[in-house]
Amino acid sequence: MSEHPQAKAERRPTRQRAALADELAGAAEFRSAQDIHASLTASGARVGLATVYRNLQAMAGDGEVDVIRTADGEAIYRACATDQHHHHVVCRACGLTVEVTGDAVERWAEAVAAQHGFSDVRHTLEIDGLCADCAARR
Amino acid sequence: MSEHPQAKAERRPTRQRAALADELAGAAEFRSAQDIHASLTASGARVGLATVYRNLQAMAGDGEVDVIRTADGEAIYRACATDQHHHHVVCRACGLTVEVTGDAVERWAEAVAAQHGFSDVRHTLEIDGLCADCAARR
DNA sequence: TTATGTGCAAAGGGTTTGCACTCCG
DNA sequence: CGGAGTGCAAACCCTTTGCACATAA
Repeated sequence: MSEHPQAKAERRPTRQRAALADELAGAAEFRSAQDIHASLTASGARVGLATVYRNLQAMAGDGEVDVIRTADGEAIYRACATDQHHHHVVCRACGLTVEVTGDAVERWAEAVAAQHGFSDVRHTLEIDGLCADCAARR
Repeated sequence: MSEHPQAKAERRPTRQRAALADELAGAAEFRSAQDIHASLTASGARVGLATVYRNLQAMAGDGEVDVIRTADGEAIYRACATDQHHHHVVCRACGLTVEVTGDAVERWAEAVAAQHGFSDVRHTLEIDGLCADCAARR
């Protein structure tokens, strides 16, 4: 094993990293690296796209941000509200995101996998729908 | 609504489509479009990569094949064993895939989403681990 | 000073598309 | 014949990398 799930890496604090952290802290939805970079640039923060990618990647590795993939393969990031394992319910229309935990599901996944002889089980689960607001304005 | 989940599209039967269907039928694991194309080529079937992509996409749209994304954003496909909603348990080492259904999870997802005001709920769930064989040969 | 972090721009890699050609119906 | 289906290669797009420069410790 060479992976450290919640390993706290000691990265050197820099202006661009702070700006990125800020940007993430201010957003409630998942956003693409490009989107974040654009926002940063618009705000006057001079940060390179590569830097955004590199930091996002590092933070994801340390579990500081969640990463999920859109249907078309684009990675979107979001600051974790909690540091424990959780899943998301995302609004397809506006991107509103709610984090949820589900012990029942975790156990189910584990059990089902074990039932088929699998070990060292992990899983990905994303739920999407229409949030109350978006559903109402239809 | 413009999506037809299991809509049966009437595509014109062609040599390449047949080859692709064959290739998919013979595989038990998820494979990338490129991989499938290589296999097809190796078998002597002259099929263009673009055609593989186009058909795979069409079939996925009609629910004839399952599509999931690898962690690095690559799409991998597999012929569905069943036409009803299901999930997968995939071996990280060899790709062995088992399809499973889980009413409990379906209901849980629906309930959790509803609890937060979401409607028209959908979800994605993939489970991965090490199959018995691969775990043994470590 | 020295290793780490950053910017820029070029390179990568998977997927999509334009266009002319082929083949089913 | 007419249009769906194909092949090829160029175009796309997100992401990664190489390398020289800036900066935290």
